[in-house]
Amino acid sequence: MARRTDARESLLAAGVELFLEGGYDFTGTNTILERASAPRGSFYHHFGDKLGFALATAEHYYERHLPLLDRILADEACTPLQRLRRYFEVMRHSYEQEGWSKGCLLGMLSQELADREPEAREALAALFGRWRHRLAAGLREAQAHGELGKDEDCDELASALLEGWEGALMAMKVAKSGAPLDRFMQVTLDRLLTRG
Amino acid sequence: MARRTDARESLLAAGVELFLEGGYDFTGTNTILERASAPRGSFYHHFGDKLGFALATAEHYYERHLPLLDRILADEACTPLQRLRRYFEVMRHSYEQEGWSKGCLLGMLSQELADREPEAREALAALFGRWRHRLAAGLREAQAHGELGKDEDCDELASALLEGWEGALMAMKVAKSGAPLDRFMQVTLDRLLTRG
DNA sequence: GACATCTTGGACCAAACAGTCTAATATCTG
DNA sequence: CAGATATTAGACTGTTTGGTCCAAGATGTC
Repeated sequence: MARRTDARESLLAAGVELFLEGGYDFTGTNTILERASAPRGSFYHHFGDKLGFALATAEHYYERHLPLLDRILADEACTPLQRLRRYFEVMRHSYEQEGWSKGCLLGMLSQELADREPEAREALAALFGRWRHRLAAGLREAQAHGELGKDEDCDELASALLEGWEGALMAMKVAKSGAPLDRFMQVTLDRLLTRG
Repeated sequence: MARRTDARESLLAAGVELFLEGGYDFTGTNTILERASAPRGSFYHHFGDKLGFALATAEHYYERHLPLLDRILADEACTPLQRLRRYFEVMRHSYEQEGWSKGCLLGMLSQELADREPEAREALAALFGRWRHRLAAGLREAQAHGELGKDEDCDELASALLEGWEGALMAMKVAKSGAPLDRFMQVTLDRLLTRG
């Protein structure tokens, strides 16, 4: 038999949802199979094992997020710095719709797997690297636009923003409130982006 | 039979270690029992179930950390702001000794449990609240000492610091490097604590 | 239409899981 | 020292786990 619809895609979609809701270890392969209406064979054929599958979902998750990120950071209607702020605002809005639950899949998998699965650590580091790279590019545009000091280290700033954002997302889940995200934007983002 | 040494304490110690290494779901009760050299009966007698045990380890972890926090924040040899910086430096040092692995137990449990276990969410929120409260008190001392603007909202600042720190810890595990912690101190901490 | 390759279906497995139960034994309290 | 209570010991259970296996079926290629 083969390709009923596309088992690979529906498995990935189910994986993103389930890992986001419950985490890696909590989510059993049976549950993933059920949610995706896919047979066991497909799972192991396409992904090898559960860890390989999880890394594929992380990739999938990031790739699916990219268009949004790029669209906002390329929006010529705003200044570079306004685009960056807008990016986090848009994200905030999507988390609000989830009732301040389900943070970032990369954060979830990092917390669970980084220490015990070297392969996962590297894959996640690479994804964070790509994300950081985009933000850093946005910051450099802000520099060119005179919105940010020429002497700022954009890579360091981008990393600090990303790390602050991930921390805020974790706090959001715990507080079940948008306050940490608001605070990230009004306190952290603001002070990191306005020339000291 | 009873209290051979103190099973409760050694279970908690084992739990902190193991949850920190592998996370909540990954760590089986058998492993905990083995590491603590305690029998099954003790575990369920003292903690009821695995979740109750995990929340007890979180509490234990925080309580064990408190003396360090209080000692540094009360050190009259430094100014209030210097004490805060020193606190994070000392923490950085202890993470370095672990090879930049094993982040914060509260962060780990939050990421895994906050969304699916309301009881855990509340318990973790309370622990973070106590931690934040200490930092905010330190910031208020800095205000009184003239090191921090009178118009700063110390509770907001303390929350932002904590969230930034947690994000940096996660990034540390993924990068297996101290860079995120250094960056937290040189970029985030610095800009949040120097009057804009 | 035939051959090779990719994909599926799902039965099956040993190991591990969280949790229960009860008898035995310490320790505390009078 | 007697009786109540707290704690331990560990065998046991039903369920679920990640993973294997292979025959059957679909698709692409000549």
